[in-house]
Amino acid sequence: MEKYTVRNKIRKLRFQNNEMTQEQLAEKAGVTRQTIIAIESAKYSPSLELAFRIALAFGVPLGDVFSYDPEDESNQIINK
Amino acid sequence: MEKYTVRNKIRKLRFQNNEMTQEQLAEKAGVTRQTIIAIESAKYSPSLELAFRIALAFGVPLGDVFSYDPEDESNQIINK
DNA sequence: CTTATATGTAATATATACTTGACATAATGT
DNA sequence: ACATTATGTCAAGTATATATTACATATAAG
Repeated sequence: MEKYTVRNKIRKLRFQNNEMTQEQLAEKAGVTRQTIIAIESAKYSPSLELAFRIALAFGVPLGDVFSYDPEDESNQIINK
Repeated sequence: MEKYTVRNKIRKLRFQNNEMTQEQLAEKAGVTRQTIIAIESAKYSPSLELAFRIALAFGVPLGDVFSYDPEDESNQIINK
């Protein structure tokens, strides 16, 4: 029954790679800056195609940008 | 200027893995059979989230199911 | 010949991704 | 004080993914 969520490292990658700006990434990925903002802040998750293009823009495989993880991150220590 | 396209190996994987039927895969991925048909026959490419769930259903990483390739496959031998 | 199962197609409807445009703010530089 | 650059937000519209329903076909089994 586990619930999963899509996570991304766009922000990290933007700063590692040439201090890439949102607008530059948007242009490289062929998409609007609004779209980058929305994805970066996880307002929604991109289409598979766009996910591939973003990974391409950074020159890394898709798995280095996006992951599909269980929605935990809270209850590790708290369990009694 | 290269044009890319999303390709998938769903059909192959369905037959390798337990002769999985479209409906079974749909159920595992939490989606309609129609959606599986459309993606399998590349009528459209899935959302990133669904792509992850399909890969999970097969127990393989996303890259084993979907790829982002140049739209060639035609002009290799024909170039004079 | 019928029944069941797997696959395909098509129409309409809903949800979500993506665009466009406008405006706000903080930081930096002149 | 003004201009520029990067980031963020909000609203309305367009495009595409996904759901729903219904029907068609092929195959294998009885």
